[in-house]
Formats: sequence, structure tokens, C-alpha cells
Amino acid sequence: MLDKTYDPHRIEAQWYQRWEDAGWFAPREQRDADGGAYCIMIPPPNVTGSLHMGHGFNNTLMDALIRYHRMKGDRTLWQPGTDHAGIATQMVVERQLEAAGKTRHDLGRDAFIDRVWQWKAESGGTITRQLRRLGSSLDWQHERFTMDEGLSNAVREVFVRLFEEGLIYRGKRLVNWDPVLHTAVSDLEVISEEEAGHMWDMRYPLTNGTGHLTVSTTRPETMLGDCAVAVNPEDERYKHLIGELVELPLTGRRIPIVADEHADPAFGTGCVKITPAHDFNDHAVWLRHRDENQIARQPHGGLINILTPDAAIRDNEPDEDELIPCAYVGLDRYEARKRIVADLDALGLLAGVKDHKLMVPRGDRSGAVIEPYLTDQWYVKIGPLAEPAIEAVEDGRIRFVPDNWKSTYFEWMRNIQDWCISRQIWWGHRIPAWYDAEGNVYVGRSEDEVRTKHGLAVDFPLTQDPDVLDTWFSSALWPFSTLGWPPELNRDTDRLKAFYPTSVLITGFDIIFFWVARMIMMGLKFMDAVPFRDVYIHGLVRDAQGDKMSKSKGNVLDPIDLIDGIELEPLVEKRTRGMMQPRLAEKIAKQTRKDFPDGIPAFGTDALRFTFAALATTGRDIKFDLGRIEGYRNFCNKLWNASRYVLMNTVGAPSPPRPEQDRGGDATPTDIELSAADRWITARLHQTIAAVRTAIDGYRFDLAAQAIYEFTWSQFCDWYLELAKPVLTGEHASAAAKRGTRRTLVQTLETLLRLAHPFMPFITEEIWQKVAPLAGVAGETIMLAPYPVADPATADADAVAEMEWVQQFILGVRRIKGEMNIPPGKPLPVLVANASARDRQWIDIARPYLDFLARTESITVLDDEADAPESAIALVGDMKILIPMAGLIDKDAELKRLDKEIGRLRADIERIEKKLANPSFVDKAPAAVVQKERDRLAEQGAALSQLEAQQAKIARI
RNA sequence: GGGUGCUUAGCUCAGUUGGCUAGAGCAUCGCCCUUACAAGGCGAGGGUCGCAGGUUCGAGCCCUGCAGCACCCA
Repeated sequence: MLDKTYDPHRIEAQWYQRWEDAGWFAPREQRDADGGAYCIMIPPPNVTGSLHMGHGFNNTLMDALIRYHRMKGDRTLWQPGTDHAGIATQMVVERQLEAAGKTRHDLGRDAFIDRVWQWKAESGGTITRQLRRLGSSLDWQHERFTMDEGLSNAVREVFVRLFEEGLIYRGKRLVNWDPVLHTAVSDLEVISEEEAGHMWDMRYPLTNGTGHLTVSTTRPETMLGDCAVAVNPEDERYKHLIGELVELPLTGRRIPIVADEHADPAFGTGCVKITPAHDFNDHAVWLRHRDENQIARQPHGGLINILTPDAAIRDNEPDEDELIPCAYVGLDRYEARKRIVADLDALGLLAGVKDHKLMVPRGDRSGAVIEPYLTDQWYVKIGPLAEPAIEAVEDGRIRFVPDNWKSTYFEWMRNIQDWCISRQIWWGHRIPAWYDAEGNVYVGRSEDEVRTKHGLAVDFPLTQDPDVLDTWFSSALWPFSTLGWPPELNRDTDRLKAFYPTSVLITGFDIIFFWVARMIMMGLKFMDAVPFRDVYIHGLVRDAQGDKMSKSKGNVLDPIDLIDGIELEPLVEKRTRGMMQPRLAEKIAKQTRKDFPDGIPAFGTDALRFTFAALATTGRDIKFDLGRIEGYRNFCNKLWNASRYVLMNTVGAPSPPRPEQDRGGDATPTDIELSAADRWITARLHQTIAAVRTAIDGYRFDLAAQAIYEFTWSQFCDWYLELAKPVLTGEHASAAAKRGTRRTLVQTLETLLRLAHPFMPFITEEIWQKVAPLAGVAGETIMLAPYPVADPATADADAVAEMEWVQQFILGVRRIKGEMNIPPGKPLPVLVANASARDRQWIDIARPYLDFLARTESITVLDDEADAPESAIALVGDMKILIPMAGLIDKDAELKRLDKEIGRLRADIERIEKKLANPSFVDKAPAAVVQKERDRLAEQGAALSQLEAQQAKIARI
């Protein structure tokens, strides 16, 4: 028997352990011939990270799909693994060193990397433990890590092959440079946001003595690297000056005025300084003009770098004279800015300063202002890879859900730039390239291979490229590297053959570019097939106000806290820990105390999962409101208690149900009698099964959850369990009828548990263990039991009609009681008038239901309505339910009630009459629609006249 | 500037190829501790579907314009 109260914590802990120990998460041979392989790759979380709400959401949806397909009998794999997360992880360890007053350089490369591995060993289990808490049925025996041997082999293999094809190259380019982390980062890792700054107007004197040009800039310090001033070729103000020179203040250099579209006549003065080594747009201008004499003859051909990797002003090289004025050498970029502005001002060359909002690029990891910077980097030539990746989506081999995300994908893919894949950090896949003393580069899978291939002696000095690859490079290979690619290096290629292409990728829109697009490109390139058929894009999990959850806002919810609950003080501590700004911490603490005065109660994993599923409507972000999870926790409780009721009434009952005898419908054994209620709930159950399957197949987790919720609560609990009571306890019911009800109870519940299992794995397993034997269902676990299949033969129009009549009757009586403030439990005598033969028959059959659910004391069928006393009325079709008013019901209250109802009917009738009076409606609308309106008019008309008669009668009293 | 969405009850959201009185949960208001469940039961109130046009017999849904909000890219 189940415990009296639902305690998620008690049941969740033991079941996961049991499932994993039993090896039930591993793929099994498919059960049905028509079932196929089904595979999802987990988006690998940061190995040393911890679970956030996005993970919770994402993994709930994946696990629901995986469990669904596993139960359906597909050969199902959910591939687990983690990502080394290069920059993020390295930063964490560097911060630890910093606390001890050290830098990574104090340790040296090898020791530092050891230190990171050590950190992985310490904290690497956190997120996988948390995934287990969510109930995620991942195939842990095959867990992978992006830096394990197999995946590292895959990375080298891909690098070498792309290099050999000319799709990887090394080049000096302007990159996004993070001056704090000292590494290049890709475009995607730069977040530009609007910040308050200034716009300076600076005067550059014309060398012909006719005055000066005024240029506007947000970065005056970069003027040291200017190579030109650009004006728009159509700009009448400056046309005549094109080709003239200006003197670049503070440097003594002379730079030309060039004509370029980049100069916007409407912006500022229309003159723009060109600093090609420190601005992407300027670099493009320089590329267009670098062959012009006045630019070409400048130092470095005009491409003048003025910064160190720390973003300070660099010193001059021996052969540069004073290209960079000594006064500024060594100054940080912002210090240099102050000094240059002051010096220009002193020279009378500062025309003005105004406040200005500008987009400031920052590194998404370090938060440092990113500097466009000239460096040598490795690139992937992306055009040849992007082309087939675009086609795969165009021709439908890959489908986005919702569909509209493909426009975002196309937009990006059609404007894609070469991918900078080298990073100047230590934690990651070292680039498999070696240099000799002359700087020649050799690329190969290993140093040995390089030496063999190029005939280099063992003692020929080679040094490996110090850089590592962008983390996303290895992530891009995830769908096949985890399955054992490249086959030449793996004995077991069964998984690769069985599960590639995978079935669906489930992820947030924020990594379509980082990850999804790159997996498609690499998958097509190296597997010659798409990596997944569907891409399901879900929204962001936001807080109840719709704000993005972030540590600095202090509005982060931890899924584990929702599962286990957390007291106020630990929650405050957790949210404010490690805060740099004490003021912020104070504010967050205050807000947290206000939002969660009693902390967060424990809701359990099933409630959390069901909430995620219910909120997973397509195409929008979800606001996570604690009210929702509370509601679904209550739902779990409801299911628990309903199950207790079923068990109380079926455990040890004589003649336990034997479903195997009557599968197929018509073979009902003679010792069992199924009532209309039994047949009705069975029909509803199968409708629900069909709805849930359709919903899951279409990735409508919200609709699936809703269908389960509605059936369980509003049909099974509110009606069927109540209808079962009088049968099970009443003396009137035959033994066969009792058996029929018991069997229906237990079978409906057993099926419902299987139906709900993908969404609420723990509670369904716990209950199923008790219920399955009673339902005659064998099996060790619900997670391997077959997923319910809708049986159309269960549809039963007669049973549905009868039960709807019963419900109308009960609702009619209840409504009168409710509106008249009569206690619902008070038994009342009820009269019935205008009853048809069928009504009379049903009253007879359903009498125990009516007495129990409507608390009718007696039901008297009147042959002549004239005999009826003054009564409150409810209609069931043409039949009238009359509740005598004497001593119970206030005349005015009943008249008011009737008035309202009559008003409603009249409005409706008027609307229908108007519609039917319109000849074009009758002519053009489908006949069925017209007929429906006519039927309805007749129905409403009949009801109206009944109520009007009743109103007149009461009014006469 | 370009792109993608969103706007439906006090709140959070469903609403499928256009067709019954636009639904649900939460919140609100009554009545009830009825032997599975007060984390509950029974009942009630609450909406000009952002605004303005158009197409149609018929529009929350399709088209056009406008307003507001969000996100992405530059």
C-alpha cells in the first residue's frame, strides 16, 4: 500500500539508483519490427559547471522523448557527455591561482594543465549527479568528454583533413582580441551593448594651409595609428580635397584624404579617421585603398598597430624611429586617451566633446572591452562547408521546429565569415601543427607523423603551435565523435552505424550559430549525412517577471532547490556568494527575502519536470512562476491519492482482474459486467492516449502535459472515481458489476501511469509497482513497459451519451445548490418533469450515481407537471429537474437566476436567427454548418420557453 | 538600419485547415473538513482577442497599415 502522504524525496532517491544499476538506460534491441533507432545527443554541459534552469528544461524535454521512444520499443540511445569549455574552465582555475597570489605562468604550461585536470576530477561529477537528480535516463556507461582520447583523435583527424583540403589556413587578420585573457575570440563570443561614452571632434590641419578637417571619434587614442581621413565621394563639402594631405597631430605624419562610401555625410562632420589596425570598418576601407601611393608609402603600408596585447600603447621597433610618440608609450589605452585629448586641447585642435551612446564590444567570459587586433590565427574557410549545410535545411533533410528558426539559420549562414579557431590559452585541444626554425609549418596527427611524412630527422628541431582550438571545434564533431568516429581508430563502429544520423537535437536558440550550424557543416563534411533530422528550438527560461536569470541580478533559481526545497537563509547566502559589489549583494538579499519569505518548498523532480513540459509552448520564452510548479506538485499529490483509493479498493479484492482474457474488446468474461461509466472512462482514456501521442510526436509537450492533467484530474478523479464509489460500496450493485468497476479502475490507472511516465518518471514508477500486478501486467519496471496505444474500438457513443446525461443531471442540481448557498452535502428531494422514456430509464439505472454525487434524497418522476410545487429549475435536454423551494430557496434569488439564464438564451437565439436570416450564409456556408445552427436554434428555443414558463409560474406566487 | 517574434480574463498562457456561447491553470468571491486527496471538494464572477481598415456568408485565426514590447544581426 502507498504511504498516506506523497513524499517525492523518498521515492525519487531509490528509483534512479535502481534504474541505473539495472542497466536500463542502455539501448536495447528494438521490440517491434517497425520501430527504428532513436537517438539524442545531450548538448554537453561544461564539465565543471552546475545545473541551471536551462539545463533543467532542456533535459526534461529530452528525457521525455527518450523515455517515450524507449517504451514504444525503439532502440533508444541518449548519449551523455561533458564539454571541457576551454576559456570558461581555464578562467575558473586561474582565479583559484590568483587567490593564492599566482598566475598560470608561475606554474608553467604542463603544471597548469595538470591543475585543470585536477579541478575536473574534483568538480567534474557535480553536473552529472544533478542530471541524475532530474531523472535523466542517459546511457552513462558510454559517457564521453570532449578531451578524452577518442574525441581528441577525432579533433586531430578533422583538423588535418581540413588542412590538407585547404579548408584550414593560417593568416594575419584583424581579430577580436581579449586584452585580459590574451586570446582571440570569435565574433560570437563578443557581446556588444550600448554604453554611455563620448564623441570627440578633432581637428586635423590641412597641409596646404587652407585650414583643417574635423573628424569625430569615440576612440581618440587610436589616432596614433591613422593612415587616412575618408570623406564620401559625393560630399560636395569635401570633394575638392580628395587627394590632399592632412597632418596627423602629435605624430608629425602626413596622411591622405581618400574618397570612400564608408564616410557618411550625415554623421558628424562627414569626415572619418581611418585606423585600419584597430577597427574592422577602417580595415575594410584600408583594403580598398592600400594600393594608393599616399597610403602604401606609409609605415607598414598604413596598417599601423599601436597596441600591446594588454591594450597599452606599444613601444617602437628599432627601425621605426618615432612612429609612436614616446610620450604615450606604455600607457594603458584609457590613460592614453586622456593624455591625447588633453594634448590636442592644448594645441587648440580639440573642437569639442559631447556625450554619446555607443556599442561597446565585451568578451562574454572576461567582460573586458574587446580590441580589434592584428594577430596570426588559424581559420576555417567556411564558404565550402556552409553551402551544403544551407541546402540540407532548404531541401528538408533537416527540419527546424518551430519552422521559423530556419530563417535565422539562413540569415546567418548566408553572411557567414571564416571561423577563427585558434585560442591563445592552454586548456583545450592543442593545434596539431609544428614549426621549424624558419617558421615553416607542418600539420599532422602527431609529431611522428609529421616527421615521417616530411622526411624530417628525429633531431630536426620542431616546436608545436602553442595555441589550442576553440571549444566549439570539438563540439561541432559531437554527434559522430561520441559514437566512435573515425572508424579507422575504433574497433566498435556499431553505435556509429546504428545511431547516426541522430533523431533530434534539442537546444536553445542562443547556440544555433555556435553549435547547431557547425555540427551540420561538420556532419555533412565527414559523415556525408546530416547529424540530426529535427532541430527543436526551445525558449529561454526567465524569472516570473520575464527577466533573464543572472547571477548579477540575483534572480537565479536552481532546479535542485526546487526539487529539494531550500530555507531562506541558505538561499540568500547562495545568491549573494562571491558578489564583487557589496551594494548589489545587499539589494539581492533584500529582494530574495521579499520574494521568498519562507524559502522555497520542496516540490520534487516530477513536479518540476511536469512544469517544464507544461510550459514548453513552441516559439516563446517561458516565465517560470512558482505558482505553476506548486500547481503541478498538487497534481502529483492528486495522482498519488487517487492511486491510494484505487489500491484500497482493489488490493485483496476477490477475483482480481484478468485483462489478458479480454484484450480485443468483445471477449468480456461472463463474470464481469462493465457499466456505462466503465466504458465511458475507457473511451476517454483512449482518446487521451491518442492526443498525447500526437502531441509528443509533434513536440507539443505542453499539449501532452495538458491532456494528461485534464484526463487525470477532470475525468478520472472528478468523475470516474466518484462514480465508482456507489458501485463499490452499494448493496444494489452486483458482484459482476463491482468486479467490472475494480478492473476498470486498476486498468485505467495502470495505463495512465505508463502514459504519464515520460513526464513524471518517479511517481509513476512507484505507483506502477503496486498497480501493475493487480492489473495483471508483468514487468520489472514501468520504464520498459510498452507505451499505451489508443484502441479505436473503445469508442462508445452510447456510454458517452449516458454519462453526459448523468453529468448534466448532477451539475444541474449542484448549480442550484451552489447558487442558493445550500450546503452541497444536504440531501434534497428532486422532482423530474417532461421526462422521455429514455430519461426515465436512465434515472433508474443511474439512481445510485445521482444520489451519491448530487445528494438527491429522492427523485420523483412527475407525469403531470401541473402537480409540481414552486421549484428552482435546471434543464437536461428537454427534461426538467425541479427542486421544491419551500423553506430552501428564496423566490427573488431564483427569479434573478432565471433572468440571467433567459437573457443568455435570448442573446444566443438572436445571434443565430440573424445568421440564418442572412441568405448568403444559408447559400454559401457548408450544409453541415447551417444545420448545426438550426439544431441549436431549436434547442435554445425549447430551453427558453421552458424557463420562461417557469419564470412566469414563480412570479405568480 | 536589416531580420524574427509577440500583444487573448487581474497574472501566466492554450486556441490546429477560418465555423457551437473564445478555453485552462493561478488569483478572486461564496458554500463545504462528503470515509483517496484542505497540496482538497462543490459552485460563481471575470475578456471590445493591441488599434484602424480590408477579404469572406462568417475573422482571435487570412491581408494591409499603425502602435507598443522582446530578441537576433549590423
